[in-house]
Amino acid sequence: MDTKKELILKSALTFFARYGYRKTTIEDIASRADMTPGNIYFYVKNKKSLYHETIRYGLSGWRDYVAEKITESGNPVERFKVMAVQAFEYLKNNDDLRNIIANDPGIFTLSEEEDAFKDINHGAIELLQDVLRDGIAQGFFRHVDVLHSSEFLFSVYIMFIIKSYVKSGSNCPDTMFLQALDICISGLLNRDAGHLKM
Amino acid sequence: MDTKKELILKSALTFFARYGYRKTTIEDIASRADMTPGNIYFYVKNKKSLYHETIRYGLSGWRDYVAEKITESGNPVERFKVMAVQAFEYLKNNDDLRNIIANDPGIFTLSEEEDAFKDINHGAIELLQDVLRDGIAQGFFRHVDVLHSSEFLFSVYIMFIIKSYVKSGSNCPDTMFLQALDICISGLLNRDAGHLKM
Amino acid sequence: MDTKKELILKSALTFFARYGYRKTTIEDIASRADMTPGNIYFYVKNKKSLYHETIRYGLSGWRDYVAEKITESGNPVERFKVMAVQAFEYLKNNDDLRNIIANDPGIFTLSEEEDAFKDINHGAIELLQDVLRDGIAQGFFRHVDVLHSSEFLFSVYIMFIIKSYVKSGSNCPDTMFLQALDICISGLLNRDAGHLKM
Amino acid sequence: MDTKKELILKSALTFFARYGYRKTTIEDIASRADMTPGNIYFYVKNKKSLYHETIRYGLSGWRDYVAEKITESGNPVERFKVMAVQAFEYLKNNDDLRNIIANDPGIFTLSEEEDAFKDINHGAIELLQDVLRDGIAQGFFRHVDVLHSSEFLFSVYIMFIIKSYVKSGSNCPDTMFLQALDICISGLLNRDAGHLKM
DNA sequence: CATGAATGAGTCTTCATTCAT
DNA sequence: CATGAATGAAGACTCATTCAT
Repeated sequence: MDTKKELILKSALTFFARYGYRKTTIEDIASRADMTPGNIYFYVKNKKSLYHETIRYGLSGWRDYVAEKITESGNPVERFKVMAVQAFEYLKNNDDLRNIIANDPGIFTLSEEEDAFKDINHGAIELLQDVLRDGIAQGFFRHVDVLHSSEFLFSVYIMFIIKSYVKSGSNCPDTMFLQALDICISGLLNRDAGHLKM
Repeated sequence: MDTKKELILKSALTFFARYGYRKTTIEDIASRADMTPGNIYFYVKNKKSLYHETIRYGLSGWRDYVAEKITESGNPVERFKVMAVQAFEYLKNNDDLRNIIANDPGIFTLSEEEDAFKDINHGAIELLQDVLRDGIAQGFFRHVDVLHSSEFLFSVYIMFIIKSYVKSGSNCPDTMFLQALDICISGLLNRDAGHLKM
Repeated sequence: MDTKKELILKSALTFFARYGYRKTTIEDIASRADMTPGNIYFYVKNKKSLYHETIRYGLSGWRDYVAEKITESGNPVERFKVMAVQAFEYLKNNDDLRNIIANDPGIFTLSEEEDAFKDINHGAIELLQDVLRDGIAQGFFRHVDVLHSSEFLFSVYIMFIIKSYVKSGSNCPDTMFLQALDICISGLLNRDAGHLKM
Repeated sequence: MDTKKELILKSALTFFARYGYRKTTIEDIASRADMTPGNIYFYVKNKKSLYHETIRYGLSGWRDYVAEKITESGNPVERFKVMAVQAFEYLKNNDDLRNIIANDPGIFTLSEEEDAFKDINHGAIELLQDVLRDGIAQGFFRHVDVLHSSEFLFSVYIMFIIKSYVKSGSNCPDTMFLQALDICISGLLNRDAGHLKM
């Protein structure tokens, strides 16, 4: 069974995702968690801090999910793809987290929000770096600057998610995603490594 | 001389950029434009609409600047680079517009904001498409899906800007930018076209 | 006619006097001034600052009244008495100011309230010092330490007011006041100055 | 060892003194007494009643201390001085009690607080009356109205303490105290009693 | 055109107090 | 005796928006 705190976090995730920070009232969150607004403050210091805890909660679940999927797969290129696709899919099925991300770019810029999620994001970037390094070592990838590239790819990735999944849905995100993945991988691949199987 | 409306728009741009939509008050904007809050409503319907007008105002300037720069340059690959670099530079020197973009991802997702800036953004994407088509036709670029690729690249582009320029400044954005550009171009290039000069 | 600000101050004086700072709500004050709570904030920054302004308003009236009365009277001893009696009487007829003083000792301790009323209180103390100096110079009073004595007498004075006038009313304040005045004057008088007429 | 109740009282004294009634929370008091807020209510009915009990607790200690000191000394004038000085010193060393008094004039006005401390204060006043009566009977003091004078002197006394000891500290309280004592005693003394030794 | 003034709706937050366990 | 958890009432403050003058 969920602890009360988790109940609050889940409720908060829903509302923050749906209405954004400002329009979400403590009462919204409380009522869905079957409490009174005042009681929320027994578990949480602030509306702001509740917001942060909520995001961390959502982000952690995402990262954990992806990390688990990656371990299973094969060569670096394959793992790169799996990572991208799985993370993409996770958000596809998790409307709330996706919406929160879409509405709060600060989550990933690690700036305005004062690195509140630095550790969690960093975990994700490290996954990327591992794959890149492996790929380069094994001759699949070009000798790109791992540090900057990983950060860049992570950013692209996030932006992609924001762009793809925001409510609109008008443009087929899947197609665009695959096209993007193709460009990025192609940009990373070692052109002279024809003998290596992708 | 600036019209009163332009005065308002400029003032609004500064404040929205600096403090975001919510924290900016009509009075902030009014006072810098040497008016009273009430008077703002003579020129503008709403706070929301003022916000939109302000963004359009900023976006237009940016797009016009880039469009002008592009016409001057050479082959598609070159033009692609110029486009990227010039747009990048423009924002580098325009703190306010950059900040607004960084804080409002909706501007480019064309969704929540209800396509409020569709036309303006579309202008930018079309520039990209022209370059891509030219590049493909002339054999510089692979036969990528122009529609999706352009949209993707535009998104990457925006995300890059957000990521690069937000206050942090810790990571050298220029280096990352060049690395990113390298990957993207490399991903677009036709591998078999060794005879073509980049 | 009263300005709106004065209306607010008067209303505030009444409520702060009757219910104290905490129990007085902005709405109380607003409603008696025929405004909405929000509108109060057009004239005043804070509840706290309104409180301060209110006290200054009340204190100024008191001090002005006493200062005016003093100019009329005769020798230093007489003036000392007049000053004491007049100030005493003023508060007797001004329930609100009296209550505020009674409930907020900080007003005169010049400390906790951060000397918010230093200037006003100082005006009152100076009146006392003038009288003391005159009295000493003319041989009516002993050579007491004017600085410390004046401050002390002022304090006694205030305490007396607090003590005498707080709602209780049980003990006859007038009698106590006269007795106290007698002791103080007697304590100031020059014993050897039998020839001087009090 | 302290009983639980005493623990609470001591904790309460500290906090009420430091932060005043309103800003002190039950939780503050409870935590320093190593309890939970709820448990406080097993020992005490109310926050208000806890406050009263706390003050009584502090006042009793003070009165007992002074009463003890007085018995030791000599003639009425001397005893008057001792009483004043000892009480003064006691508070000098007892920050908490002093602060509570300074912030709650009602403690001595015997009014608002509904005579909650009447008995305790009365004990102190009676000490004064004894001294005054003795002094008058023995010819040291003038024939002042003992009832009113004692009450007045007690008030002066309290006000003096408030005034002197509140944080400010800027003005030398000792000097002022001695000057004040001089005036009061001088005001009480029988001018014709030159033959009596002070 | 401009403005001073007014409005009202909206929300967070604090805490004394209670009570089942 | 002790506590964790819940409650409810209360109030300050902000601002977009309006409108008579």
